[in-house]
Amino acid sequence: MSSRPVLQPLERLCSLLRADVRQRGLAHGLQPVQVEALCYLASCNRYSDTPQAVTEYLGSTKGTVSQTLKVLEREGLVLKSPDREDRRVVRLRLTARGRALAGELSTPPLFVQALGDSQVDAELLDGELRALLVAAQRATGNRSFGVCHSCRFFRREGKRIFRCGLTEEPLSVADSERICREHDAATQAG
Amino acid sequence: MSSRPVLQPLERLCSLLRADVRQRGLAHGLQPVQVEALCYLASCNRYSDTPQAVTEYLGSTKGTVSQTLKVLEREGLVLKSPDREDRRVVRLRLTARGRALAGELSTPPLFVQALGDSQVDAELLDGELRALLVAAQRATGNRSFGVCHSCRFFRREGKRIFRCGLTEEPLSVADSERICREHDAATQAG
DNA sequence: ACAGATGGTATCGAGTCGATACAAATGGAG
DNA sequence: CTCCATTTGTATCGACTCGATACCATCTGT
Repeated sequence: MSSRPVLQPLERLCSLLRADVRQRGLAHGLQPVQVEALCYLASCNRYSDTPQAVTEYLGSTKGTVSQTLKVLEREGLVLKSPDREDRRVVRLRLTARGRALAGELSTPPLFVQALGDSQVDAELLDGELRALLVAAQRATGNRSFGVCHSCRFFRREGKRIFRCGLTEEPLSVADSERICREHDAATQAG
Repeated sequence: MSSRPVLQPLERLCSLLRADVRQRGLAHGLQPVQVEALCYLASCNRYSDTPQAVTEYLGSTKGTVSQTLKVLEREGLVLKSPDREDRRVVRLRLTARGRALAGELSTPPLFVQALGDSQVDAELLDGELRALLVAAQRATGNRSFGVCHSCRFFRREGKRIFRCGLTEEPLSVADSERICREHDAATQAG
């Protein structure tokens, strides 16, 4: 039996992924954290586009994230606008350039290729990793930041008509495919 | 189909792992990079205990790594000694404290628990991740840093007698279970 | 109306990291 | 043997991250 099963290859993959993101982000003058924040903003839903949500997602502090976002704003990648209902809150959205860059940076070409080259079943591996992720998030007490339609608050009211059971607001199909900070995995057996 | 299969959960697990290592390392006054270097040195073989090897392992630069190692030395966790054959080379080895700390930090308790809680088959997942890792290393042109006995240079000469086909030196059983910078995965079908 | 909680920003100091320059040792080519 | 390119490691600098602290504005509950 190899030492530290799962953990060791996971950490090595982490290192490689980070090195790759670092390199590709640097080509656009972005630090790794900034890339992560940008990619998050490109895939989060309307409940999750605030500095506070980014802070929880990155597992960082609000002060640090504030600086990160300031850079992204200065670079013309994100726009800040005050929330209408709560004027303490800032809403973040990507500019056209920001969206384009996020799309480019969110899929590391070399890893996509590696995934194809290796003989592993991507769908199977994806499922296992997500199961492990849910367990890890539960163990560490972190929010899950899952996709809306996999949340226990998600309600199906019609063929293409959904609703969030937490905010009671209607959701479009597009909404349901995005990351939500309020996401809570369905109660699982075990 | 969820967006970015495999990659998305992998990145989330990365973030959580890093946040966890950060927190536990900080309790001992160590930065994440320092923890990674320490854990590497705790599990590498005698061909791989130099600053250069650490540099390649971390995917960093020798200047940066030199600083990292200086800190670890100052903290009394690693010892430096000149190589006898090549006096440019520095050999790194852990002190008793360093070894103890590496052991403590290399197994994140919360993730081990999460791995148990989740219903995934650890051995199966481990195999898939290692396959993906090999493919990723090949794609990015990085060294594999695999365990000695899985290397194509590894030769079995007796029941418990091994030899490295690259250096032609004999290897103990303990040697064969450690990480080697010269590691090269066996030629694989496909 | 007021107190506490919440969301965000500003600033500071310790530390990372890439780049550059540099020193020491090795290994060939002549 | 001498010269020179290469390799290994260190020192230093500037841009940047990150945690901590302090601070302000706004919301919420009593």
